Amino acid sequence: MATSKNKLTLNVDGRIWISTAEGKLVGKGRIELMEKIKQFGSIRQAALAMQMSYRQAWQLIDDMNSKAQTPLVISNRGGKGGGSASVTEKGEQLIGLFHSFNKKFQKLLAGQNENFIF
Amino acid sequence: MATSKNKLTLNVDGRIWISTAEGKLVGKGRIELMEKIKQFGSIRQAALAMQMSYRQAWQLIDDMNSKAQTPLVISNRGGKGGGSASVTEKGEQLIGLFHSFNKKFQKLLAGQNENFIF
DNA sequence: TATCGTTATTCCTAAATAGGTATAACGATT
DNA sequence: AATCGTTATACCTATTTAGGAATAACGATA
Repeated sequence: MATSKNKLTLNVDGRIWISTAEGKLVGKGRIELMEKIKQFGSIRQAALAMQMSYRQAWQLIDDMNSKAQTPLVISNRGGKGGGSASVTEKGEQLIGLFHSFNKKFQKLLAGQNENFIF
Repeated sequence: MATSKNKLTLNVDGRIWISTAEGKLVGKGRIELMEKIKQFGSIRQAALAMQMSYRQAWQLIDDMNSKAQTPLVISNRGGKGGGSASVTEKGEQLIGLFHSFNKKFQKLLAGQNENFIF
C-alpha cells in the first residue's frame, strides 16, 4: 500500500478545457449544458436541470457561439412549445473531442493518485 | 498535416493542483511562490518578483500552511535583514511532486494539440 | 386574434473578491 | 537604545461577479 505515515491525504485534481485565441470555449460545465440542450431541446429546461439560471445558460451559449465561428447551439423562439434549441453538428463534434480528451486526462489523474505518497 | 479547412484554431488547455480534504493546497502559482521564497529567503522579495502584493503572498502561504499539517514555509521576523522565510522539507517534497505530475500533464496536453482536428 | 412557453435582453442589487494603505511587532546589528 | 527591513495583521474601498426580476419578441396552434 502506497500510503505514508502522515495523516494528511492529498490528491491531484485538475481541469481541462478547449480554447480559441479569444479564450475558453468549452469546459466541463458548458459541455454538460450542451448535452442537456440536446436532451431537452430547450435552453430553459437544460438550465433548470443543471440548477442554473436561464440567464447564465444563455450567456454561456452566447459566448460559445460568438467565439466559435460556427454556431454550436441554435435556437428558435415562438411556435410550438414556445421555442426550441438544439446542438449543431459542430457542437456534437466538440462534445466528442472534449470527452475523448477528458477520458485520457481522468485516467492520468487516477494513475497519479494511486501512487500518491506524502 | 492534421489541420481542417476551418480557420478556427482550437487547443486543449488545463490546470492541475494538489488538494487536501479542505480544498486546494497548491497549484502553479503557489508552487512558483514557494520557489521564489526558496530563491530569495524572503516573502516580500518573492512577492515582488512575481508582481504580487506582499499581502496576497502572505495569505497564500497562510492558507497553505493551515491546510497542510506541517508548515510548508516558515518565517521569522526581526533580526538580520529584518526577517526571513524558507521552504521546509515538506514544502520541497510538494514542489517535486507537483512538477512530476505537471510534466506528465503537459506532455498529455502537447500530444492532444498535435492531433487536434476541428 | 388570443394563448402559450420559450427565447432574448435590460436593469438593478447583493455578495464576493481584490487590493491598497497603514501600522504594530520583531530581533540582530550598530 | 536607535535603526533597519521584514513579517504580521487590521481596515477600508473599489471592482468584479452573481443572480434575481421584469419584460419584450416570437410563431405555431387553437
